[in-house]
Amino acid sequence: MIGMSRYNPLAVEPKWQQVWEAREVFRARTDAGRPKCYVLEMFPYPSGRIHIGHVRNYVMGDVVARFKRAQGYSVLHPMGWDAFGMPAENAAMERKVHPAKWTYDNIAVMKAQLKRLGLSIDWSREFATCDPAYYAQQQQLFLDLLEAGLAYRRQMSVNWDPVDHTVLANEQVIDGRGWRSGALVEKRQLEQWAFRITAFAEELLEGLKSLERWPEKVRLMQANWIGRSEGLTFTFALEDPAGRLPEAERAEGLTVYTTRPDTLFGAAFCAIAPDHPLARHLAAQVPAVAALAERAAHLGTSAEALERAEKEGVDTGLCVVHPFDPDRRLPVYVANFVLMDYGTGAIFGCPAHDQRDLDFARKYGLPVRPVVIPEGVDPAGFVIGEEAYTGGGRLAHSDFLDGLEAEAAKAAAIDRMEALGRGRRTVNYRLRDWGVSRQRYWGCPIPVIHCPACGVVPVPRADLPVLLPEDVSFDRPGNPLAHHPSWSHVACPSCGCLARRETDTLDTFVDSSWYFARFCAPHAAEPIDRAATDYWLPVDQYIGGVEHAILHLLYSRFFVRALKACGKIGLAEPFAGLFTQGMVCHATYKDDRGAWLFPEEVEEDGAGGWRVASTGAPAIAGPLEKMSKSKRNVVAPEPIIEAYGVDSARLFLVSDTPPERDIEWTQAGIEGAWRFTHRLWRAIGEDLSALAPAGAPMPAELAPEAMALRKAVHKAVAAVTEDIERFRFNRAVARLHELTTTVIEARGRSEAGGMTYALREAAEALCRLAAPVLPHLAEEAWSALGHDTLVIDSPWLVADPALTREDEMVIPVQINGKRRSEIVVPAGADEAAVRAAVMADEAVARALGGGSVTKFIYVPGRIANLVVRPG
RNA sequence: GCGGGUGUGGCGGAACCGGUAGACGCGCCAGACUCAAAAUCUGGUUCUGGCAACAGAGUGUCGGUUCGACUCCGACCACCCGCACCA
Repeated sequence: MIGMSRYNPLAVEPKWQQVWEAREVFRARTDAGRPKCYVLEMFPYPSGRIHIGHVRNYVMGDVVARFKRAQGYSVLHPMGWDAFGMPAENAAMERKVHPAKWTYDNIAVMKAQLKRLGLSIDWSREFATCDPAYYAQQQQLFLDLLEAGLAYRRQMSVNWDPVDHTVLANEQVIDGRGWRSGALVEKRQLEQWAFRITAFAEELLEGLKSLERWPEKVRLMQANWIGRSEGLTFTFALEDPAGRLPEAERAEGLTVYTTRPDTLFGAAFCAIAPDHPLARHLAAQVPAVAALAERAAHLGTSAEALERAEKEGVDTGLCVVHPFDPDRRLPVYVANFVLMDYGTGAIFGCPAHDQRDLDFARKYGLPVRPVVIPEGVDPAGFVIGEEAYTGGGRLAHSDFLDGLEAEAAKAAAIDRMEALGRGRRTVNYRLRDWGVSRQRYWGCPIPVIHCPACGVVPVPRADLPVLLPEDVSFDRPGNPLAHHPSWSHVACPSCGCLARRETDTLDTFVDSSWYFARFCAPHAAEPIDRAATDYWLPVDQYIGGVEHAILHLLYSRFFVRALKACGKIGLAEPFAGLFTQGMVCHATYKDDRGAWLFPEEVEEDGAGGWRVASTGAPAIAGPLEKMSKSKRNVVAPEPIIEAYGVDSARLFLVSDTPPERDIEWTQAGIEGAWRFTHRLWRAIGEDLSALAPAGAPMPAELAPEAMALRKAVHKAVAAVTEDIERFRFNRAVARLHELTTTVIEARGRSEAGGMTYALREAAEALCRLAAPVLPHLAEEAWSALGHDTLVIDSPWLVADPALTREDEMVIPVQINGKRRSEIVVPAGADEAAVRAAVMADEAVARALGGGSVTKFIYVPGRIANLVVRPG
């Protein structure tokens, strides 16, 4: 028997990787003659090493990229590094390594790891966002945004760490304290750079509708985040009996925003934010207001902190006049739950129809007047207890709104307010402008100069890039750029006098908001090469974790719109298709003192429990968790690859579990994948003498066994194609399993007429269908089958419809909805023929048991059902 | 609190549009090969009863629509995710 020798992935895989590289098969080329396909996985942060979770992400992208390539697409599949950010500075502080060295060392390690995965990546396009060549271009884009008014400076409320002298992100504030310093975090108003994302709020919301190939879940999350609401903005006349306000302030009145103008006649009070301008005026005179503002500034920003915080208010002594009833006065409170940066920072409270207002009213003894009455309830008898009524109904106790349905009342109230010239219909968004200033070293410098005479002056484009200084120290808290002895001292480009460079750097989300465009022409002199982006964009298939469902994806969508407004790009949406893959989880273990253990430190104790392998001490198996260093349940790719090869690891990661779900990494699973890898190898090439020579013509006569094999092959081709297209890799793998088994069985009947031809066809089909997932094995097998071409260069198979059609069909027969038998009829059989076959069936006759058939239902090609009345 | 999702054998999961529930894999059981083991191969494997043919039950729970429901409708339970003082 002339067979291929036992499959040895460790020898085979590097060989083909070298061939691919030498022939530059993954080099992306613009080709007007072919449809293009841009496949992109979210690029990694160079944290040190890749783990299996990354691998799953890239393998999914690689399966798609290889599949599309085989289908004749011109494929762009690049890779780069999201390389700016805090961890590099932390490493600098802890280990005295320069952030650049730390970052580029990590990139070198991770790139080597990725290369071993055999991904079909065009490495000639690689870049890191910390490369001066990249951030220099980003500075150009910043200036474009600045010129377009989309980048601006404003006072923003930030989390300020008074020890580290730095701004913290919300997730860096733990229990109200800085995660690194442990100092109590303050809310501070700082002059910050921001991008005007709110200018596109409506477009970003509208655009979601066009993203048909995005998960519904992500679109919903973005819509909620944008948080569009419709309502009324209007101004109360303000009275100040104690004379605490300057007359101009008082005369301006109090402007509020509400989505429930229908409940205006139920209003019991107004409340303003602690940092509302009126509150600031009052703080100087009313100590209780100052105290409340002080407490609010120190309140943590985390959800739990807000939940725990008592809702409290201070009566300001001011009051407002009810806009529709000049005789009514409402007290004005400063309340810690009113947010300055939503709406107008001031509200009116209607306790009967809002739970929070009700709680507040009960606490401060304010009246509760229901004005929206549920349908069918007597207004006189409708009393609010401990729960506010937030449903619909008809208006009562509401003057000109009485009797209207709630929605109509909203419109009527708004119309009246507009007629009075006191207010207007308003659309409001929860979305806020994107603060991009970071007081950090390891980020893209913001290319502006602050001049005492000229103000904010952009760095002239000819002077770009503004490079990060290399000689920085991290031994002081705060921003190393601000501490640098000379870097920030420059002459003003406009007047020449001594000025100061901006020392804030850009949020790293800016770096990742346009990298996909840079990949189209990574070496172009301009940030964005129009010809290249016009050809490649949008990204056809973007793949990454759901954790980026909101920020990264929303920022990128904004950036594309901003760049389009600047005339830099001609594109509506950056990512036409999005797939969010699940995480890789792994069992966790702890010792009896609760310390996490590495999986390889524990073994089964033989009694259903676990113990520490080295000491025999008891261990506890914890829950399945997302892999993380702190829980010690990470799996590194190298040992897996050394033991089983890359292809088996790739196979495991796309088998069994649907790609969007979390997958559990198990030893048994990778062993199963390894077994199948070898089984597939044997199915293709165990006995090459049983196969017709490559390119041999199809014999005129095929025995039934050979026909059956050909049909199985073509059905598998059709099924695998559809499964990969629909991201159902687990099903595609199942089809491969089936075909493999079928081929192995068919080998036992190789003497049947035409079987050598059918077996050759089947072996080649296995190679090609397996190639996206097991590319190295596929190349090796393809070559062993006598080809001097590459399987990656051979086109995807198309199933012959004549062979995917059945010529017989199996029709299950139900009696009263229970399956009792099945019949076999020719493919085209009509209802009468099916009915005759059903009635002739022995099992049916037995099951009928003398009952009479009252109805015969036949769903063509599917099922027959007899409705029977017992005899 | 608001919004969304998920729930199917011992396990991961399949089942297109309302039409044979459990494809495929893991695990387990039995057998073949072997001095033996590993590897490999073959068969079995939802549960209950039965030697079997077969019968009954069965897709989180309860109810409904239908000739027929994992699939549709109503109520509920459990778990997961996102947002959360948004006026």
